[in-house]
Amino acid sequence: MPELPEVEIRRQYLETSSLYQPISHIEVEDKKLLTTDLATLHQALIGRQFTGTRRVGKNLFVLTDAPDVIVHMHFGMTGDLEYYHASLDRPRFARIVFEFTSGFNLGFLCPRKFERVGLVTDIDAFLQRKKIGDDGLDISPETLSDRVRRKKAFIKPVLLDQSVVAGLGNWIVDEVLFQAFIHPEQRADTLTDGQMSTLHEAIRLVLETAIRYEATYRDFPNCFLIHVREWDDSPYDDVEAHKFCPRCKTRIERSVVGGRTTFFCPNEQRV
DNA sequence: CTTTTTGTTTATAG
DNA sequence: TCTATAAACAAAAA
Repeated sequence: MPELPEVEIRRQYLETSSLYQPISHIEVEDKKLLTTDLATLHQALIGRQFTGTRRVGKNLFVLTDAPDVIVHMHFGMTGDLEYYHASLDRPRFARIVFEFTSGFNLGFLCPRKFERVGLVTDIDAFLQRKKIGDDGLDISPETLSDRVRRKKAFIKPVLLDQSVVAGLGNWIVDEVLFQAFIHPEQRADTLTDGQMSTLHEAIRLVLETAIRYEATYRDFPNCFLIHVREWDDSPYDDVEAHKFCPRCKTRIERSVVGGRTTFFCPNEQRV
């Protein structure tokens, strides 16, 4: 799940639950999840407190009371956070646990082990090294246009490229292109000025809507394409009704673009 | 049992 | 250097 809005929700969650409590221990079930070796992690963090957070795209940085000790978290496809008290309440898949002297714990849930946690000393240097571009909520229309138009590939894989704009994942790109009436296989360098400006607005619309509804898909407005994905498996839901374009009622097409499952309206999104 | 998956990185070929 | 594609990573759910 974790694309930009989900990571933003997790950032807010960590910020309201886990700041200003000294860390007494860190439990690590699988060292593959760490990008920093365990001994270094312990040495840097035991006795420290989390003091703040920063998010760029899908990356969450947790600041501590030492300026050059910053925890980087990436949630992969299914990562999550859960703050809990008794160790009996330890959630399933909490493979990394930050234990606080208060007796509370912050669990980093990794059902699929695609998630990563490690130390960073300088956020900007890290972003530069990993080629993370401007955050989807911060990018200017000019920067977006420059970066997109330099590519000849299909617009969908270009928007998934974190160096072009950071934070968009598979479903958000589909939603953005649907809201902007752009076909996922239109070449990035052929977008008109009008399309670029619509695209920029659509990115803001989708990200802000997702954050407002705390990334709970079934609560999104009916005019969103997301509902065709049927992640909401409520028995009361008429699944068939979600397979049509919410605007023109054409049957939504499912294909593969850039190796990823893609949904779009063949009537309103044309190459 | 098979298929699918919201992400990223790497290899490979053109 | 750029683009396109596939594979690998690992596990759970349907």
